Amino acid sequence: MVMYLPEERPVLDLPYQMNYLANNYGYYPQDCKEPIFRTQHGLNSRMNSPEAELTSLPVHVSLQDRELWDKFSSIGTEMLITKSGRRMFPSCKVTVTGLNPKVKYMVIMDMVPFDNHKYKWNKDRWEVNGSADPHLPNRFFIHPDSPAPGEKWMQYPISFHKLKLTNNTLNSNGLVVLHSMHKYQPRLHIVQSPDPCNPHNAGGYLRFTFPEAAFIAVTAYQNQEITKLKIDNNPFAKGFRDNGLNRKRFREKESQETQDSIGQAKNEHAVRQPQKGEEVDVTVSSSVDCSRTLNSSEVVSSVTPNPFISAFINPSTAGGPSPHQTHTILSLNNRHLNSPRETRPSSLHSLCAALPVAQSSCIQSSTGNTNLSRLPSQISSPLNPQQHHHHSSPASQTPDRSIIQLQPYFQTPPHPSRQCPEMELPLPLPPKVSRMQLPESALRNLEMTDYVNLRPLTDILNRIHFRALASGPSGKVLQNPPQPEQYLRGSDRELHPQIYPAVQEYIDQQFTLNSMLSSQTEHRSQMDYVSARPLTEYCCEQQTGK
DNA sequence: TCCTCTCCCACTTTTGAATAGG
DNA sequence: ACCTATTCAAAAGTGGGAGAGG
Repeated sequence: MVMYLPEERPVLDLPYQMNYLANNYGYYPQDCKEPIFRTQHGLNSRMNSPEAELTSLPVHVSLQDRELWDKFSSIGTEMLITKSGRRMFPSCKVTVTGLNPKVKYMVIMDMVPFDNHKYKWNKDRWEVNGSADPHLPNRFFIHPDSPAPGEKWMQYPISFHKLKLTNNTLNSNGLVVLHSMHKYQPRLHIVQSPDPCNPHNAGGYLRFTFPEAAFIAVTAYQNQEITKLKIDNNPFAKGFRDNGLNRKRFREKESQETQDSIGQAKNEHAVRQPQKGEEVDVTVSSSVDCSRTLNSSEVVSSVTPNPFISAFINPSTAGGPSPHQTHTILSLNNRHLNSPRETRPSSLHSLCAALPVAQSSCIQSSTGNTNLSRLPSQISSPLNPQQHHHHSSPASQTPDRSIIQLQPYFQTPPHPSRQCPEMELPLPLPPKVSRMQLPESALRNLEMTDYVNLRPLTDILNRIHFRALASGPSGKVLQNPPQPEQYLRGSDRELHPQIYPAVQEYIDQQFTLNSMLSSQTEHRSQMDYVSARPLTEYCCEQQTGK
């Protein structure tokens, strides 16, 4: 289990966590956590600001299934990408602690380049094969339960098993687009809603990279050991176990080869002795050579400021060394690698200011009131990820969107080992997210970030709402739910003015929410939401004085 | 020729509708 | 009429392999 701590946190402040981790296979790549703060002026500052509640919390993130990840990473993790999208295996599953139980957060994941190289598989290992292709604009996978109170995120491990990877840049189905033969690492974003009752508390957001979950995107598996590991651990691939002996095609082929070999043996009048390598191929175990697994002492820690964070905070300095440059823990082959090409500030910076305001209480809670008591019970990490209960449905207990701001605390239910949320709770009905709460500068940044294959932010926001609509009021999937692309496609909106029912419906439901915002923000957001104009257009009008 | 990618196949798991029984 | 358990078919997810294309 790996836990990530804020890099600002002095080491002396860690005894509790260190004691906890001492028994739990942890280390502290402290610079993996990158707190981002917002100020009232929309600028970012990276300091221990009292306004930044999220970043002042002792937020810990732990990657689950660490043993499995270690097995894969020791060989060189590969993730299949297909045109229609392929799930990750192992999937990213994290436990989060230290959030404010009352405050709503969004949890988002994306993939960032691990380095600026392209790779090729040469016989039995990966080799650098030139420079990487230009990084595709980030596609964020917003966890379906977003936004949800902190206590819900902390209640169960947060699973991103539904995240799909693709190499199809034209897809608009919420897939994460990657380049084949490029190396990526998952990055988690925890975005806090601003507090409507305390305009000085602009919230903030944290992001965590998982270098031990780095992988090379491939369209076909290159390393047979990876294939073997996947087959042995992924239930969906059970049909390929026992060397695929139970597969029809294999049986046919095996039968043919057997006959051929019999004939050949008869011809040669000799029995061929199996060679070393061939024997391994037949009897290869799922266990891997863990001697290459790096231990905590190999985690490179640097005291130099992370330029990437600075670039994030100050877009003008975008570009520069990679965030993981200071905490590279992957194979030695990668040690020399550097600098993912992230030439633009992450649009999550924008999104952090874009959250719907959905605090459960206007009373500022104590940041020390974090739910850490559950930690020991979540330490175990079964090898088979399918045995995990996926984090699900925290928002399902949210009584009603329209009273999100008023919902009280509720008690933490029994531990997931005794209660499977996915089986016992209905699917969540995430509150709809509108662009109305978003500062236009943030939105502009976010939309501009997707400069290659522009995907308006409204697509993302309405996708969340679409999920709710598709689920129907009772959580059941509707027969012909509207496609998310139907909403708020800026260029299509005049051609299809009828495609905004979700938006229109949401206006009324969000009235209470909006009333809690400043009048200026309220006016702008409702105007923008009603007209469903691309924010860039709106901003242009603002600048021209319309 | 080699490398990468796409498509289809057979297989397993998951999901949800239909049905039966209390 | 309602609830629960069971059954079953469809959908989704998996790697392998053949073949296309650069």
